Amino acid sequence: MENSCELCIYRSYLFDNLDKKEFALLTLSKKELEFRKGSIICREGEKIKSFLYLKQGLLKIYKNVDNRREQIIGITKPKDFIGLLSAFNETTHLYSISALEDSSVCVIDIEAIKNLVIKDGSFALNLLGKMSKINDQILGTRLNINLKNLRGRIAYILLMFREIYKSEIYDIPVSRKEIAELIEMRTENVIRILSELRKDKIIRIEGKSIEILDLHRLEQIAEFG
Amino acid sequence: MENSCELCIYRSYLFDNLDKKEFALLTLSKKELEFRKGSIICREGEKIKSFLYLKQGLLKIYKNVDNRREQIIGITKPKDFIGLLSAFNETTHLYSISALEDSSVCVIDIEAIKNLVIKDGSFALNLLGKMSKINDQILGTRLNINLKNLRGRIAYILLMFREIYKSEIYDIPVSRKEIAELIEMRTENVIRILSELRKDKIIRIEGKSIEILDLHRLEQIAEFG
DNA sequence: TCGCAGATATGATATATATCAGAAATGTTA
DNA sequence: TAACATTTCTGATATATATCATATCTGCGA
Repeated sequence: MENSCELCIYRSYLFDNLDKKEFALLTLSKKELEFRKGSIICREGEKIKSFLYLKQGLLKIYKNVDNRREQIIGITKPKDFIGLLSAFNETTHLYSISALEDSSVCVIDIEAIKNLVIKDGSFALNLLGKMSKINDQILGTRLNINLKNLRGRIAYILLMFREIYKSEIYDIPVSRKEIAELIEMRTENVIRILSELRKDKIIRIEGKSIEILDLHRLEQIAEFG
Repeated sequence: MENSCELCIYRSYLFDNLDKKEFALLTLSKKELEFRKGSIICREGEKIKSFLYLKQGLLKIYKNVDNRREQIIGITKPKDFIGLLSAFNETTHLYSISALEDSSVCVIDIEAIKNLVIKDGSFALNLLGKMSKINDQILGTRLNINLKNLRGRIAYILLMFREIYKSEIYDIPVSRKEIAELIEMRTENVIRILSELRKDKIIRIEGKSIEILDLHRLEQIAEFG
């Protein structure tokens, strides 16, 4: 089967130890969907029917706080599971998810995953670990960001995208407004501080294009503000 | 066996569906420890050897940010599992835990729990749900607190303890400094705002003793600042 | 019981960040 | 292409919160 999860090169190590029969079940229970940049994958409050896995692209997880503003909880990178796995707790999505870049998402029937958990103990244990990790990461990031001043937060975000794109030069996939929503500050201040960093020759910016010129100093700022 | 988990009235529903053999294993693998107010249950960085369950009392989960300051991540209520269950991800504790009140903690060998996960699929599924819930709660609380102004945060905390003690009158189990560390503000401002709320006749305070006089207004403040 | 460290308390001031205002650049739709 | 909305940008100002200083109170060990 050309669409087999067993042969998928984007597969998470979570699925590494499944047997033939389990892979067959997984392959049957999944669909692969493409989402264009900007499109919405799911909305807060909607029923959870599937377990989502990001193959390629970049997503944002967010919550609407009022009509004009969103609170971005986190960014999902390829090979991550999506939705904080509240799948096993709540019956409705706690957060909305949308695509920051054209993305390819594996949509696996939630019942199939629950089945795997029940039948395959080591899969369950792996899943617990993976879930722990994602949650710890998101919480850790939030706590971290709140300890920093605005300069530190901007530096942190620039470094985060460096990690994602594995490069000092990249097109930032979010607007200044979205950066603000991600690190709890105001759009004007995001812009202002980016300009300051430019003037200080720490970064080069041209619209969405970012180049980190002085990595060391940026890391200092991320750490100490 | 008098110490049996099967007969424990403080037991979490997580363990409800275990069979006789599983209960026997659980009972054998657990110790029940008492911690005096102020004593430390575990320290950030220590090896995780057990799965902790709070029977009675109140704990705080925290991180040291610098020599003088702690960042309190959350408060654990009875019948909660402790340590954000990073047990399944990290091998060392991500956070420290100490007792805010005299507390009784069940310490279960982590390998016994892993064994249950592997052998008993429905236990695994339950655990995933429980874990999801705790993580969602903690993250939700953090996000929520950051949206509020200082007045709103104080109101929120006062209402949180009302929930815990199920009463409008209670002795607050944390110092003003700890309140500050829990809701990301400064000790002086905690004290100042408590005084303001007292002057406004919304609460009565006398040292650690708190009485909520105007619940409605306090709820308004918690919501809108 | 004294003396001391930490907690509580309050006022004055400093500072970081938000808010407001307006302009230029960019993208989008008719 | 024009018209409009949105994003980016910069400066001025307001405001919330942190910081500093100082005093009183409280609990605790010697």
